[in-house]
Amino acid sequence: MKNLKMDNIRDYLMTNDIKPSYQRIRIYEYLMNSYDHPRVDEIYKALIDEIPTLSKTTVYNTLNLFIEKGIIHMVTIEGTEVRYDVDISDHGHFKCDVCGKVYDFKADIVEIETNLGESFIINQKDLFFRGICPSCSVKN
Amino acid sequence: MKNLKMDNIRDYLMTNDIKPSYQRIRIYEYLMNSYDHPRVDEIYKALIDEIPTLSKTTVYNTLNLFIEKGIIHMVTIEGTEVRYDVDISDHGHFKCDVCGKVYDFKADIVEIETNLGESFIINQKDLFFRGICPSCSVKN
DNA sequence: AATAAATTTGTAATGATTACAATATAAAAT
DNA sequence: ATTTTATATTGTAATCATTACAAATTTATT
Repeated sequence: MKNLKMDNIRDYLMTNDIKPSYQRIRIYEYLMNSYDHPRVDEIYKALIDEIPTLSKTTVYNTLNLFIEKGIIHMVTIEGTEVRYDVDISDHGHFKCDVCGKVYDFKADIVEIETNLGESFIINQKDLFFRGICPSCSVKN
Repeated sequence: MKNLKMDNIRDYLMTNDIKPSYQRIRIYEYLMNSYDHPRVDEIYKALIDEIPTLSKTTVYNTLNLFIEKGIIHMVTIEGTEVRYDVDISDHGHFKCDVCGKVYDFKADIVEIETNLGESFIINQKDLFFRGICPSCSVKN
């Protein structure tokens, strides 16, 4: 997807009005390199070895800040499962009910026609599919 | 939307392999007559006066059973907020970020083109929009 | 170097959901 | 009709994710 190095992440955060602390850079970097829309716990566990002082509160604070500034999206397919996505371009998510993996897919969400009047101001559009992925359907 | 009476709900539940206990009938009836995609807590509070012995666990059990049997859908727009919807036809949800209300809207979700191969088995499609609703945008 | 501002951290509090065992109800068998 | 069996409901406790908050640390400013 993207391939920013440390300095570029720093610049990217600053451009978006976020002071680039070490923790923030590392959390963004991790999101950037993970393709499975990680949960808070996964992010925390992945970084705690390298940043031994890291607090889970910091992960929450940072993710909420990123969302507020619009550089990541929250992905909620099932109610109890909150995931995060650095890819804020127009795309959908598919979750496999068997293995739990979340796949990205392309879709022209912008083009979807609805009966919402023009007086509705739409800020975000999300498309979620659920089912069984190819590798799981082969196994059965 | 639908307009089933007591006896019809009973039949409807039985058709879907659900034994129609009093609690299950009343919970389904409440969902049927509410247009705002209620949360568990709202369902519980709405029924506790009429069913004083009602337990919140029963509400959870019942909703999970309904989902399992496919007669309701879980609606998750934001991670921490789980709502339920008896309307299992093809439609989208719009949530107002100001007043929090959830609106239904029509959309041809089935027609959306994606790059998911045919080997993906899709069981459910959901479309979520967020923004500001007409009555809230007028106020500002 | 001193002060102020912002960030991180750890602990405690909250709230939603589930696990589980006991009770109550309904269905089946005698 | 009574006993037995299965199913559903209930209440309490446990779990888990998230937030609140204040103290400690780091960074920026004077």
